[in-house]
Amino acid sequence: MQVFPEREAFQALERDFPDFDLESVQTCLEFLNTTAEVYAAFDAHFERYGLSAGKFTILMQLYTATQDMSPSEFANRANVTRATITGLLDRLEREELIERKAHPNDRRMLTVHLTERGRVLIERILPDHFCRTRGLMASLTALEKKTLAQLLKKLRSSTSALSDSNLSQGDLTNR
Amino acid sequence: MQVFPEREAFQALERDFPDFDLESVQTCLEFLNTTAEVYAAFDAHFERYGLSAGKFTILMQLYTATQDMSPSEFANRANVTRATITGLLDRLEREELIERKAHPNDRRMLTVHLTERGRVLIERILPDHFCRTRGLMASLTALEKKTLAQLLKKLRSSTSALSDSNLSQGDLTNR
DNA sequence: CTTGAATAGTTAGTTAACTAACTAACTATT
DNA sequence: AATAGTTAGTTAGTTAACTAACTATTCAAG
Repeated sequence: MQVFPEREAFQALERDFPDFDLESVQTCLEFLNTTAEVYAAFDAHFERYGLSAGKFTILMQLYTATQDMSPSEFANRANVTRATITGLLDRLEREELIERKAHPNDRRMLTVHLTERGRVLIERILPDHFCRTRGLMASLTALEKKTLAQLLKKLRSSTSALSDSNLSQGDLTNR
Repeated sequence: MQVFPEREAFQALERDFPDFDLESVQTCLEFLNTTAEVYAAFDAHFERYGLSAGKFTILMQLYTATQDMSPSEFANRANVTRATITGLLDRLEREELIERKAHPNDRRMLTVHLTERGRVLIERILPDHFCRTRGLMASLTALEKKTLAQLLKKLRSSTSALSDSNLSQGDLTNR
């Protein structure tokens, strides 16, 4: 869901809402529209291998894991609910890319394992995947990548200004 | 869906895959994880008003529109399918925030309008919304916002490297 | 002027996220 | 040792995205 507002709309909003800050809004929209394009591009990339971003992430975690992984561990690492992981594992298991096994010690838990099919698939994807990731970043110099990462980190530190239930006085006076 | 790989995993991948570029991967992950946090923060913000990002976008477009808007027009502007818009409009209409009317000239088309309830809601949200948007960007200076927008634009110009069905030779030689 | 193509909106079915509620199993406290 | 609380996984129902297929309408070309 992207959006490209018209100039006129901005002018009217600037007039009617004292907190409207053109630079902030434009940068924010640039960010959101970039994310939408990058996500779409990743989806197209993964789709070529019959995967989604979520399914790739699970396979990748399994591929690089040094210990047995449980559904809960996936949920914690990906910052997603256990119910979401149940759905992803269901589909991956149906495609015979992973399998669930009983946990040796704790009968509440499962451990998740790549099947041979799953291992072959992820190993087939990764060379292309890393090449494309490099390609996505190829228009940025090493310094620009570093700068981008820093600015994103700053942005990330301010997300509470969006989500907190009441704005602090500090933010309100920050006109 | 976020992910924070371990150091060791990176080292192994760097060893096994010649195209693995640590800086690219780290910057890309920083970008994806930032997007996930910003999206979550926006969701929390909109949820306080009983809205989602999609529903807010529709209401906002209606609020600032200078002409009558049709479902297709929403789909084009938001770069989303008409089916998605049908669903959003269904829910907004159920909540009596918008209404569909017949198009005066073309009987295939509809026009979408804010109800009084809808107008009141969006006008109640906007002061808080712009304040929070400003807050999200408050940790960046004017120059940093500009730099961020430029770097994002560069990133956006390279999404084809991810999504194109076959990598061009130019990209491949761009080691 | 008829017919074939294009456009607009909806419907049906899938995926991936969410919350809430549930069962089973483990743990800790009295 | 029984019970109360916590943890793990699943299920059901919602939202928002998608594609594919459908209906109704408009438009354009012979």
